Amino acid sequence: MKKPSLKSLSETLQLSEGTVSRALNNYPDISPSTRKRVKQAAELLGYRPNSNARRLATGKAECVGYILPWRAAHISEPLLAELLDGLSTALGARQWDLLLASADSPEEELATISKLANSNRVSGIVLSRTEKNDRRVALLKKLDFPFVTHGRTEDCADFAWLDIDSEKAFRDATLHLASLGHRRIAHIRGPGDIYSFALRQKGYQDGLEQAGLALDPVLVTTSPDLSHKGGQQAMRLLLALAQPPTAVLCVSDMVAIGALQAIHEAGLTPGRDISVIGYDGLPFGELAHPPLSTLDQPVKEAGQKIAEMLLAVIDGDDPKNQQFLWEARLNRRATDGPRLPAEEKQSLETKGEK
Amino acid sequence: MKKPSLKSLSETLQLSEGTVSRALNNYPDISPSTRKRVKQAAELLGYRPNSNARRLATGKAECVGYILPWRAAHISEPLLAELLDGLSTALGARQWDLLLASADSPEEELATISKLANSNRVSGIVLSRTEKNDRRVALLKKLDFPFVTHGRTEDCADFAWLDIDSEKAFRDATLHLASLGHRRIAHIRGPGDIYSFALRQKGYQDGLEQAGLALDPVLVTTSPDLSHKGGQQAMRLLLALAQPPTAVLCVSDMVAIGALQAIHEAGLTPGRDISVIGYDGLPFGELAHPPLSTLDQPVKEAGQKIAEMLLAVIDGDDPKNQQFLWEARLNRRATDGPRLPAEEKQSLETKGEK
DNA sequence: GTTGACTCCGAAATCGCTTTCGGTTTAGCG
DNA sequence: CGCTAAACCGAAAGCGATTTCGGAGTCAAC
Repeated sequence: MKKPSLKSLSETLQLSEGTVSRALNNYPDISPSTRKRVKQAAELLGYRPNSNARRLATGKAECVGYILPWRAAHISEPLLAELLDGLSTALGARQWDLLLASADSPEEELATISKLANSNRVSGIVLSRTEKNDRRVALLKKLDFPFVTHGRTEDCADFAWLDIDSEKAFRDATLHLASLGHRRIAHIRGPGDIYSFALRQKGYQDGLEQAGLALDPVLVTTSPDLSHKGGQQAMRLLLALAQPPTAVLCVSDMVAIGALQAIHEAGLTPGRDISVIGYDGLPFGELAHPPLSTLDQPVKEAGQKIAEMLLAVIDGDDPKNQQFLWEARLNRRATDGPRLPAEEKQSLETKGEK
Repeated sequence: MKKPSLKSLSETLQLSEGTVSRALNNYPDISPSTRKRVKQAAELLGYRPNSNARRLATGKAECVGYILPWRAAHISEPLLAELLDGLSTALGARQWDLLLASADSPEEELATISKLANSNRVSGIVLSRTEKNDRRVALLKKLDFPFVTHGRTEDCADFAWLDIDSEKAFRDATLHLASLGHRRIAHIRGPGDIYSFALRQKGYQDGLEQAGLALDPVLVTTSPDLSHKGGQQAMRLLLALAQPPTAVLCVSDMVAIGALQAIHEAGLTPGRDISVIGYDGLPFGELAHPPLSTLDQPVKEAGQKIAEMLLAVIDGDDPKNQQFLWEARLNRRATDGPRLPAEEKQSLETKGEK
């Protein structure tokens, strides 16, 4: 028993291929009785249409591509899995496929995109980690190919995107820390041109301003990467300052966890001597010592939403209708606390030194 | 300027479609000069063959599918990303695609597999988290469809797989702990039918035997899932024993990190009062307190290897030739240490209580 | 000047499915 | 009972590539 084809199926049914095809695809001009008969036979024989033939005939790929962030599999691991999960389930509900593509360099990434877009393998593309001025976005716009980005770019008025309002999140977090009495609030920002990192910094700066605090440039440092090592390194720098901060806002949870390490090294206690807030809402931040306060975001839901948005765009909806800014939620665990009054700190320090 | 097709390309070149196709695919019966001419024109016009037409004509999908472990995106996140990265890069080197498929239940997973296999969308499938007696494997064998599993099954003589020898890893780890003087070594095993979990337990038991230690059944407990919560819960049980263990081998790093939590709760210090060893080699185990000793495994490399194996099988190689057992490496960080002599422990305890 | 062996390319079939178009049947209705 | 419209299905033309087969040329050798 070989793989049944439309032809063999139609022969056993004594119907033409066209009729069988239309029956299976619920065309209205097929009588309910034959439709039922056809479907039963198909089920029985385990008939599956050859996707390639179908795609060729319809011109639709019923598949979207996700470009793996370049070299970022390592740094954004947990989020990646959740996002893929979301994308995949939302797509699966419509019987669509998810294609993964990776590239070894930004140039190759562009090549991959144009290859995907021109080869009819996918009918849409999802991008992550958008930069302020993203060449991939420019390319896709030029190609006039359906796409949705997870994250905005500076000029994002005319394409579809879903983003978390990290600017607001960081502004609010800054205000939160200020309301806890902190006056020297630092920021460890992320590396490179990722637009979201710039927005987080802006949120931080605006927050300071709203709180009536002056921005001290030495309190803003950049982690060389998104690993905990990077955060540790950056935090050490901040701690070595003449007037170290009493609170620090980190670009990501990983970086924040590295910062916690550095704080421990210095013999200080996070959440008491220095408040730390991360970003991402990684579950295992809960396992840090003490459990890391962070800004939660619903990544799996974002994945689902993005898939739905992309499907809408592919179906012809105006991308301008598909722009969503979601909010992050402050998840206070244990690393954010009131500023320690100076005298108490003094006494603690002496105690620590004895 | 529309998407160039073979037809338009052949027209501008004043050649037949067949000739152009053969030129692009390096057939020997095309003169070098015209081949060059054709390739240049194709490059110039940015011609990309329509994958669906090509796949239909050749009968090859040039694409492999990865079945997302059911509901496991949450529990094996970091590993997933690395594995996908490995798969994707190895596949990309051959210009193949990677398709992601997910399912909401084991039944649906089987349906997904047979759909994928029969629809010509992929020419091979990769499976993870194999069970002792895996229905998915049985299905794929019945369908006679190329596949490779990441992990073995009980009866795995006649298909392709790559696995880490977790049995040996746990045996060695047990012996290692025994050589550090531990005599009450516990094991927190993983839930369900995952074959590897059983092998880990077997390795543990064999290790005990080789070390001349008796197996105490109360020292083997099962974590309800692979989260840190599960590990914490399991560890609490072990600590509540009349004679608690002085060392514990955990099925995974996540579980181990939960165990560390429980140990801290009990006022004990991991690595001194109780040794803990995890499994997976997650980078962030380094961030635990103290840094978690674990059994490293090269997941990205495994992904690449699996892709290559699958390609070989698809190319007709005998799956029996594609069976590889890799080793895990003990990564001693800080949670494994010599057993504390009883008297010293006593004194520590009293000190802790004062 | 044939013959024969090579080169190199064109013609046409094929892959398996979708979809338009038109032709029978059947049913509805007066 | 006949006529028109609707209901239902068959035939055939694609979709855009690949691949087999055979036929023109070209050139050397006899």
